[in-house]
Amino acid sequence: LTNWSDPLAWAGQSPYDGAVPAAEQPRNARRQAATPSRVALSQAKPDKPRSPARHITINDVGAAAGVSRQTVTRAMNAMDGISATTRERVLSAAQELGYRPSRFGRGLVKGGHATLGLVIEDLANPYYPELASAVLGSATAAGWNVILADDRHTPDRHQLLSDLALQVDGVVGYLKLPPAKQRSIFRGLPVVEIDPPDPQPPQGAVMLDPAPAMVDAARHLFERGVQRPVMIDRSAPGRPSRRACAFINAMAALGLRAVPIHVPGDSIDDGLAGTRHMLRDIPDADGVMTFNDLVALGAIRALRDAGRVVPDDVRVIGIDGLRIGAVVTPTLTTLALDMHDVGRAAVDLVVGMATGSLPGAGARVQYHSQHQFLVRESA
Amino acid sequence: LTNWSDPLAWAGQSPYDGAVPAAEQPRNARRQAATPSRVALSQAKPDKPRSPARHITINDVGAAAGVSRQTVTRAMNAMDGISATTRERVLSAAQELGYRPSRFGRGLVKGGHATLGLVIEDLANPYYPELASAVLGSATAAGWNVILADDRHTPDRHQLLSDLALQVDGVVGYLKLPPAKQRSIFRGLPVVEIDPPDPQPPQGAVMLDPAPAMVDAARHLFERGVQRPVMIDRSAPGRPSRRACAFINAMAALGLRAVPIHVPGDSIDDGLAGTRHMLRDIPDADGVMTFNDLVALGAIRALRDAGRVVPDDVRVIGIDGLRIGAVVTPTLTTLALDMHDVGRAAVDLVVGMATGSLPGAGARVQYHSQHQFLVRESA
DNA sequence: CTGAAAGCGCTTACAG
DNA sequence: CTGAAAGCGCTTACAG
Repeated sequence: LTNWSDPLAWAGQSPYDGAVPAAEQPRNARRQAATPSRVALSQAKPDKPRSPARHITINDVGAAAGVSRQTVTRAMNAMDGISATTRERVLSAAQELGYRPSRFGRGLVKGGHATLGLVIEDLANPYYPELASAVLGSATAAGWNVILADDRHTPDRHQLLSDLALQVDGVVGYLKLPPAKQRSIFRGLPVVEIDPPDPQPPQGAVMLDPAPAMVDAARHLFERGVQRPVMIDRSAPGRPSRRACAFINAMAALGLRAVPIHVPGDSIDDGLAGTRHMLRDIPDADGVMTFNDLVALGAIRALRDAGRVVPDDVRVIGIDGLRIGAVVTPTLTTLALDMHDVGRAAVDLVVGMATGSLPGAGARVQYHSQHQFLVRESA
Repeated sequence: LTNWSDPLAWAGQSPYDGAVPAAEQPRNARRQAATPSRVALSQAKPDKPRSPARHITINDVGAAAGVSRQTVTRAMNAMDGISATTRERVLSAAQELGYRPSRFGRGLVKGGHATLGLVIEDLANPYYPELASAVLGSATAAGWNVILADDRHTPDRHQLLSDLALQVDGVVGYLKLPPAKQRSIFRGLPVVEIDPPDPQPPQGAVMLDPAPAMVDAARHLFERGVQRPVMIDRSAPGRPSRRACAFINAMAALGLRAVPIHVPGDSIDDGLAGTRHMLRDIPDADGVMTFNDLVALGAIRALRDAGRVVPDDVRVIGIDGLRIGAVVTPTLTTLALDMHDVGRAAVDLVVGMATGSLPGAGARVQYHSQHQFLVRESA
């Protein structure tokens, strides 16, 4: 924290102390006919309190400008029925005092934008920005704001979600909560899970089903002569993921036994590590299905490091259809999700639940989105 | 919009009609002592109005449960001083009616989380998720929510930003507004621009300066024998970008003349197109600086398509330090931004302006962040 | 053109 | 354990 170019820049640490900086003075500053001298100095600030510590209200501005608060409203919102002179006077008083209307006061009477909470795991995983982009597009079109909650940045997931529940009119995303807990945290809120772990999600859900595309992928590998298929799977050792099951089943239908290799995560590094295992344990593997595109990227790199040529020696297939797959070398064959379909469905569902055109908070409405097998260079 | 698995699923189009679905009934439903039969049927909904069209308030719940609204508050917020029986009764009445507390009413008295508006260009461009991730991390740590505004999804940027201004306590990001317009839209709000086009931004700013790292990059190219350096620059033909100027100057200091090639955008495709131009016009080019990492990725592909080997025949350098650069082949040499530094600085600045520990909305506080030259395989 | 009144939905003291 | 009163900051009619 060096190089601030403004001589007035603060000295030392960050200006907040971890406490929530109240958007507005919480209370106990009961209306007191504009005596702006009562300033909370909890933050010991010696010189020039240019920005007010006490929250400035419409009444303060009115008092300073010598008008009623109704007139302040007129000036601030560029309504008519106010003389140009008065407007000027009010506006400059507002500027002077650093007045900013409370979104709560305003929202209470005007009814603000509906707001969607989007819960994701980690914006640094390219899957989530693509999803977020799609959700954002649909939400914006519907006139909803989106608050993003990235749970990688919180020590306390439960707290994050409880807080979020208070700020929004609906929730979408990767919740990963036991059904009972989900209900209690989001009591009454419309909730739509995306790709829920539970086949019977407690509320709304967008279900992702790779099985049909998996059949196409299996046939593709089979027709190109793959004999030793492997699945690099993010899962617990004894419990293959749904994706792995779909692959194993699809290969079995063609008379081939696919071997699962378990990795703990779904990053490039997991793909790297899992593939190294594979090269050691199943050196003649010639077709690799992976848990997702990132794992596939790691697999491709590990194979190259080992001197194997993709796809000639080993064919590699990812899942998700991330854009990055079209950029790498070789380009990635994948089971592609239609992110826009997913995002639109999720938003349609919450909006429907919130507006009452769909069953509502308690119901189990679902949308099913399927992957599409997309052949590129890696397989 | 097919495959909804719930038999109750709505028929036909999306449930909203483009109008803003009011988070709460706007008004004119003046308190009327709980006559819940008055339902707005604007959305012709024949059966089972499970979700209410009229907004249910704390008074409705109180009336239904036969208690005062204070008691409803106690039950909903798990406060004590209420008998278990009453709590149960209230909770189930709330459930029955589909009651959800108004965040405006609550916020007005409790003072909700401060909220940051983050304005970016396009979440589908990997630069922005990385930035957003950093901003989100710092904002979350400071107890601020983040509303994401992706201006790619709006027909009307001006409208988007005006709306945003009403919802948040501070704004950060890529505004790209003339100073006067910026001031008028965000009247009084703390604003921090990131990498502002104007060297004299009207309010707070995080300035990004590639020049020092550019000197390192230039020397690197020079020492490896580059004779014909080229800059693929996103800019208007006559007006090279700041980045291009920095590169051209740095090469000039070493006695070499770098030739700029202008492309209209900063995507992979722009890199592709610009590099094809280069191969035609300057076939002996042997060092390419690009406007950003995406352009560099396009350049590498175009060079490979033309049979040139990177870095042996042509060295390629990007700007930004995106994660994707570590994944592609060859890995990308780049001028890397410290995204966390940028995100933290931006958040510190707005938070400081909002809490008064920094000068405030009108001031021109700035933080300077520098790129770091990062050598990988492509150069 | 301007202001007094009423109300948005909620919570916080304060009485009982 | 429960309720009547007051207030959060704003806007919308309604008078003048």
